Amino acid sequence: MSTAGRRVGRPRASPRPESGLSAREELLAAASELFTSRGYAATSTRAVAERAGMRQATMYHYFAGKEDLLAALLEGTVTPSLTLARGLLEDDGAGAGERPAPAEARLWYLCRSDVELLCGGPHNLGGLYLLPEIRTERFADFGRVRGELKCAYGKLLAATASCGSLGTGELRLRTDLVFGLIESVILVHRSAPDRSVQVFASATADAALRVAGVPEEDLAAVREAAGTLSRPAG
Amino acid sequence: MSTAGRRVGRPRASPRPESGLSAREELLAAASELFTSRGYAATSTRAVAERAGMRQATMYHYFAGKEDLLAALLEGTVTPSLTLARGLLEDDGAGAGERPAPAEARLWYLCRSDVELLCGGPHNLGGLYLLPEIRTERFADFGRVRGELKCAYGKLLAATASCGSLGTGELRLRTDLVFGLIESVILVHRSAPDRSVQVFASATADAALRVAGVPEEDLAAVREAAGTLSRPAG
DNA sequence: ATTATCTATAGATCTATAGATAATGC
DNA sequence: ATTATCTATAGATCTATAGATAATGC
Repeated sequence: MSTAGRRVGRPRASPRPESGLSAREELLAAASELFTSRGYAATSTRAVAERAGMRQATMYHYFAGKEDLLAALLEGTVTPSLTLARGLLEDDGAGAGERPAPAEARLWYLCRSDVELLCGGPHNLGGLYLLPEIRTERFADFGRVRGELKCAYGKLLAATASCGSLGTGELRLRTDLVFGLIESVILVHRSAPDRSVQVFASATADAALRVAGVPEEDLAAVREAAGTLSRPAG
Repeated sequence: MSTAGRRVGRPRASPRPESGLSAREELLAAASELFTSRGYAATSTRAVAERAGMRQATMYHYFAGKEDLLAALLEGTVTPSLTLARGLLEDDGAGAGERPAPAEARLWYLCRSDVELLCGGPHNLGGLYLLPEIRTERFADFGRVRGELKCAYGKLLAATASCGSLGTGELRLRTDLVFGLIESVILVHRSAPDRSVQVFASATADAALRVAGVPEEDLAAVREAAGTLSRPAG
């Protein structure tokens, strides 16, 4: 079992943590914690490396620098959402021959999943979205993926009954508001971290549909329809 | 007119900017721009001072350090909102002997004002709310003021018809969602900075009422009632 | 031979302070 | 005398690289 004694390379100065993670994963976990709790710029490469149980210089064996760590973390948070959103747009969650699920239900499902993803991790990774650093060229990829996700929200919204007749500018505004609400969970979750993520994610999805203009009395049906959705193929 | 030649103190090495602001205000403006565009930790005291047209050390004549600059900026953004919110809670915007304005209209008014305040400035100051640094003891004052503002949102919400019957936990959740939506304008505004702040602020206030559960068909009346509200006495 | 790590350090910051200086005010 | 500024700098970082070292693998 103990593979601990069979490691290649010079042994570490301090004992390797028992998390079972690889060195690379350990670095990502450390960065995630420190970037979210102390801030990106305020976190030194030394702090990250040492929390991961290695010396500062060793980090460079795995990542070219601090920016690389950040890029890896950001892409990890947004890619799964986008995969889901694409799935919900193509295949509409119905089995072959079944009636496609209504856009409202698919939107609710996407919202809830997104919130769970943003709040479910051990740290509040979503907060990193706000870093001024990510407007840099280095993070253009992340920006594109996030833009595509927002676009998916827009398409689902356009397919709802309440937004179907909106003009382009109006629809754009609604999309921004809904997307903003979803990303605001970053803030909200921070202010009440003890609340159940399940409950919170469902409530936020409800709120998103209210912003979309879905009447209060239809919400229960939407939730139920969303419940029957299976995770669509990416 | 030109008071420029009558200044006390050693002259500056580089010419004083023509903004007409005092040195202190100039520093705040510079910090506001740099903190929001490059990030707080990534901005050096030298960068702030030089943008304000003075040498790095001179900044210390006006502020004890970078944290003092940040604290001054934060308090400037949240204090006016709180003053307004208090006014809306006590006096209800009605003149003597008039019918008090309904809670829905006061909430709408507060939301719109808040959004205008957060997005109206030259820079996106609200983005600073997310800095990990502000969880520090140094910024406890700001946190308290912001908490009080959220509490005011909660009281207005509790007084609406749609939230009046909610339990404590439910109401808390709604408050968090509405407050989150309002603060999310920070993000939304960043993604579409060209949109008219007026339009955007009204649309966000609408969205907040939708989250509160106000039926679509009542929104127009609420907007109109809010329009008759005068800025209440602080 | 390959790998993962180490130690050491150059070079580039950045903050905060000490103390000088050049105006105005009286 | 007071004020607002300056110059200079000590001391504390922090990043990234160079090069040594101690394991395993073959």
